[in-house]
Amino acid sequence: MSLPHILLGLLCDQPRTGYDLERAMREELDHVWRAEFSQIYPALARLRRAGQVHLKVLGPRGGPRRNLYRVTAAGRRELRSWLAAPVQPRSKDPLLARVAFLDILPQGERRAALLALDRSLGEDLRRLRSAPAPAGFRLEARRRAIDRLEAGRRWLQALVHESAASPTAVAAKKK
Amino acid sequence: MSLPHILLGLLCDQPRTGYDLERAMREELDHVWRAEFSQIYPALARLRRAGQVHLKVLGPRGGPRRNLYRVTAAGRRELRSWLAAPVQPRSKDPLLARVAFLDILPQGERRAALLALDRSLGEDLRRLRSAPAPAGFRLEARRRAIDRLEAGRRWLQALVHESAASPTAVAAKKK
DNA sequence: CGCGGCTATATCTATTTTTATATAGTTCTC
DNA sequence: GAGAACTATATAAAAATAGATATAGCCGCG
Repeated sequence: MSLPHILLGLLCDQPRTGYDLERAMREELDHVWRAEFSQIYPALARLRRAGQVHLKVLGPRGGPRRNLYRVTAAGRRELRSWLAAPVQPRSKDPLLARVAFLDILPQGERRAALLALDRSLGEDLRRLRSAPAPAGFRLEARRRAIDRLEAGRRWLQALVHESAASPTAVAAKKK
Repeated sequence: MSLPHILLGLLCDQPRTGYDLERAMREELDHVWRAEFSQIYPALARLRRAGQVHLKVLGPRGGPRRNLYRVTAAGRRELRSWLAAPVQPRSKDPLLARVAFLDILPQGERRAALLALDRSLGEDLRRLRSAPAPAGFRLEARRRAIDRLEAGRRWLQALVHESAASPTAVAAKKK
């Protein structure tokens, strides 16, 4: 329910094409919001019908024709009201989901599973860190995404140590 | 793509009905994975067709008839292979998305927006903390969800202080 | 005795998201 | 000059998710 607002937000920077928007999301908003072209183009068409963006068709310059979108005043209003709206807690987390069911593995396999999860977080972190840094609050959001991944790794590593210390430690401790 | 695995995981504890599964998710897996009945019942039917759960229809006892599901050996195998599979990084975060576009608000309104976000995280946290504590790795997952929310609040509060200290501090600092 | 709340299953619709595919010109590289 | 990569838009099909509604018996409360 947020993609249109993300697009409006990016268009507040400057007018862009659908293609530009995809790249901006990928480069500046990794871990904040990502979408495929197949979602972006229809979303832009809907925003246009809602009068929140304005379309200008540019003649083909270096390739096919381009559709350039810019935010309208109505679009800015919509974006502001979204910023003030409450966030619904996100209720799905693939990492926590994996860990939550590790009890069903025999103790010997848990360590390997935790390490595999840690590795994939590590790769993710490397990708995020190597991306070009945006500015303003977008930079703050990226920092927070990185911090969260690092905290996730620390957590996984603590679980590895606990399950190594005593096979049933995790199940036993009730702290 | 994980709901069937969550259901298999819960059914490894004990056989349950669709209704029980919804409650178990709500009570034990809040912030890990949640789903509506409209998703759970069809998912159970698919798992059954795939031979990963076995259905036993119980006669009506205290209400309508109940469909009790139990995991099969094939279901356990499927769950184990899912536990070993890599997690794809989640690319959508409503909180980070809100914050990422705070730049478009005038400085005077940013503080209020940040505080509103903080409040909704606070409510969320209270709900999570008051829930009954599960055991084993499920407890670890719940702890991590709580830690993450607390870290989110600390982050928001830091942003509040920064933007109070100097209106353009956030945009200016390049640390 | 009626009312609300709980247990329980199920469907319908709509929206969101993902994955795959098609087209086509341009620019860069070997 | 061939092929790869980039710019650019778009649709089809499938899957996942959300939200609402329907049914119906049971239980406890006042």
